[in-house]
Amino acid sequence: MKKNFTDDLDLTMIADSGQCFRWEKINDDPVTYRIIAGGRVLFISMPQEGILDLSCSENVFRTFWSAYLDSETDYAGIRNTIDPEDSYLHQAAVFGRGIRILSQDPWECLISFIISQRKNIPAIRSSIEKLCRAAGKEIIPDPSEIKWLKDHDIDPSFGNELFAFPTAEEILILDEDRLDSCSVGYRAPYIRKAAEDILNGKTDLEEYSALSDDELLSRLMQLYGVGKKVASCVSLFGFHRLDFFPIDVWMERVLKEHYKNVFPFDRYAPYNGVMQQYMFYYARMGANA
DNA sequence: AGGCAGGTTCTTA
DNA sequence: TAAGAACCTGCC
Repeated sequence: MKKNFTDDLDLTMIADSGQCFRWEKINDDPVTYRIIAGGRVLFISMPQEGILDLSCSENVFRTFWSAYLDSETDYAGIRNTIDPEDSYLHQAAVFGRGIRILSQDPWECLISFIISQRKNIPAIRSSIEKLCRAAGKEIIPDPSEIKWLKDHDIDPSFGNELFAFPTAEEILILDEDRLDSCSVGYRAPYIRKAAEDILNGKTDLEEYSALSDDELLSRLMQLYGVGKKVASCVSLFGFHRLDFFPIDVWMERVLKEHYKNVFPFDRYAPYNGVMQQYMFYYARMGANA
């Protein structure tokens, strides 16, 4: 199906923004991605400005992908609140126009960002992919999705061997060496413990949706192997709390060099997380990186 | 070839 | 409460 989409949305920027690890570029012109999320696959491109071309039906878009892509949030409106005197943020937002904050699954985010610690992006992606192959259920695309690939002159084998992100139970039944073979290293006990907590009911992520931002952060930080940075990422990307502002080494440098370590959080509430994404992307991908 | 990567825990004062 | 070491592994 095709869909008008006139608010900010740049697939490449989102894929490179570091919030998601299972977007795979499968074509260059037009840029096309394969997204695996929520036990489903989606093929998506933007053949011209303002038009999305999606492999799913209208109904599936409405019931799942629309929320995943955060379709209802007005990013242009959020950008317009940026202080024009703040030249760094202003430039970052001009550069990063097109970024949206996906609404991802909390459990997948939790494990993904636990894995992310002290890893670079390619290593994170590879590790998550191995985990999905080892423990996740296979996803069989609908024939209409394979047809979409063929109609777009894309190799239909991009629809083969797709695996959903594993559930807590699926991770827990893995042998120890099977989990080790996913290159998770010293994080294996963190992952296993998180899965145990979910399974025995000690942690109920669905329940966390009802918590305030502060309470959510502190509950997530109680998990073994989850510190403030990972908990902030899970809150922002997995619980779609757009005010969270994860601070990693990149953001630490940005804050120090451009804000004397004082960012106007009050001004940008409740969208500090969106500002963080612009600055993070600009710091990493922009000219002055 | 070997340092380093989107951190967190553990140990030590 | 704070600073420093240790931690798996693969990428550049």
